[in-house]
Amino acid sequence: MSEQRHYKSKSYEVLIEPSTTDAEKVVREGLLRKDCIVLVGSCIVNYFGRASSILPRGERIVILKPDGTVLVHQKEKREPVNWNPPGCRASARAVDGMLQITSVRTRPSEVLVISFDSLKMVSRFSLHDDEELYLFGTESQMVEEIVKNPSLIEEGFKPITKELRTEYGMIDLYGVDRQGNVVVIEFKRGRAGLDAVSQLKRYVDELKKERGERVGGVRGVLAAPSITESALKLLKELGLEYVKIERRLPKLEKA
Amino acid sequence: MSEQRHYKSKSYEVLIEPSTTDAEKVVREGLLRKDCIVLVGSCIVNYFGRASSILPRGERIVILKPDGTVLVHQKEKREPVNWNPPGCRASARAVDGMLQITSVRTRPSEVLVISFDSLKMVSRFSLHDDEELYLFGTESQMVEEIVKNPSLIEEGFKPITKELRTEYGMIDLYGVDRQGNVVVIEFKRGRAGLDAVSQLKRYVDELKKERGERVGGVRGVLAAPSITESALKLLKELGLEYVKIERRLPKLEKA
DNA sequence: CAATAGATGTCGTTC
DNA sequence: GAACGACGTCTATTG
Repeated sequence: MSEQRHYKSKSYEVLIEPSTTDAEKVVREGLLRKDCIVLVGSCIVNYFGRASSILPRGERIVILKPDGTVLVHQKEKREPVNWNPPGCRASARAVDGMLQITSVRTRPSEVLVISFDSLKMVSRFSLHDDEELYLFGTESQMVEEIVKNPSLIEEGFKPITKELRTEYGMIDLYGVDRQGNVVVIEFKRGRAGLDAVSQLKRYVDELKKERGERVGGVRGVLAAPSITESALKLLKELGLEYVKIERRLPKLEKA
Repeated sequence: MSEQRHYKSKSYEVLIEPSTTDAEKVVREGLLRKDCIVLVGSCIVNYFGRASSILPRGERIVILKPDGTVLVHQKEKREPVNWNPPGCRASARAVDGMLQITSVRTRPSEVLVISFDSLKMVSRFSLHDDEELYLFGTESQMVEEIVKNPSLIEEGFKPITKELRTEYGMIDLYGVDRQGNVVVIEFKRGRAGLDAVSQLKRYVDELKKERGERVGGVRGVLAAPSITESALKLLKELGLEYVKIERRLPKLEKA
């Protein structure tokens, strides 16, 4: 239990229940230094841009990142209630006893204004972090697996092109079957739904149109670990096929 | 500049550069009290579930929310590099001089482990916030506008059903035109792309199939503020129509 | 609980 | 910068 409400070191600064003007100083310092800034307090939030919103007064956590990102988090949900993405410009000013943080985006034009009437904490941190996430189990890795082991689709399938661009979209994997038919494969890393079927249909139709009446047909294959009932029904009505592909994850290495 | 590194009040607690065991205490206290917990420090993060990932050592901001949400934020990007959604169960333990936070999800089974080797700050806050976001400019509001003012689609259009469920998906707005044709409208709040066209095509095909060879045809209309070139081309090839609908936002009230 | 589709989606990639 | 599609998407809604 302490009266001390100000902690400062070379790489960070923390203020407990700061005055508006002290808070303004720390936020501005953090913006200048390209720190990550964390605020906790009572605020209202207004947004105007692609849509518009009003968030009445309540206590939230606000994060400002050096890349221009702004996040306003309520006490629930994974998603920020309001935000601005990387590339925005933030500024802070003390006005009418409030700390007002404004973030501006250009193209599309958007403005986010956070007005704090009271703050429990204001802090800034110089974070160093050169590491990136290593992620396993993505769709593109599924495609790789099939290219290495095409018989998982069917005996005799020969992959030709990954990420084939057509006029109406990108085909995940394009190849031929034993009979010389063209095979279009759409992958889904999770359960495939109606949208996946529509997507596949679009590619198959496009390829049929492009190829015209050549020797051999065009088959459409949806490759996924599972598929919804109605998606499977639609798929069959459209003359398309489903191939069950189990997703395999590598063991997590001890780090 | 102070030696004191601990601040505690009724509704929150902040520790600066705490020991692992002190940090553990505060995090556990915060979990018990259903506080929002904010940690800043050096950590590695492992995730295993629908996919898996490894994030090597670096300094990040971690938030634990009382609904079970966990967020790990790097110094860039709007998205957390790792996370767990609401409904998960978190725990903390000091082990080998590290503070390890584990978050577990059931269905789908997922585990997130954050291992801090050093902490700049650990804090917990009891946030009260009963307010919800008021959002304007959503797709469903676009539909409302058209229901009130159907001539924005075309003279004589009569809306019948919003959110009509068919076997193969939900139609945004279903109605009839002056000639008695069925009209299926798909709305997009932003620029419409190929996916929107495929979606509309699916609904139109379904309705045609359901209706069989009745009097009057089925028209498909894509209503959006803009449309990509290839989407428009595909739309026309499929015999569908585009109607430009300007999105209108209410003026932001001063709050 | 599963399924469906929207989102101020965000993000990466390619043209 | 536009377009296209994935995402550990998340989230709301409805059967």
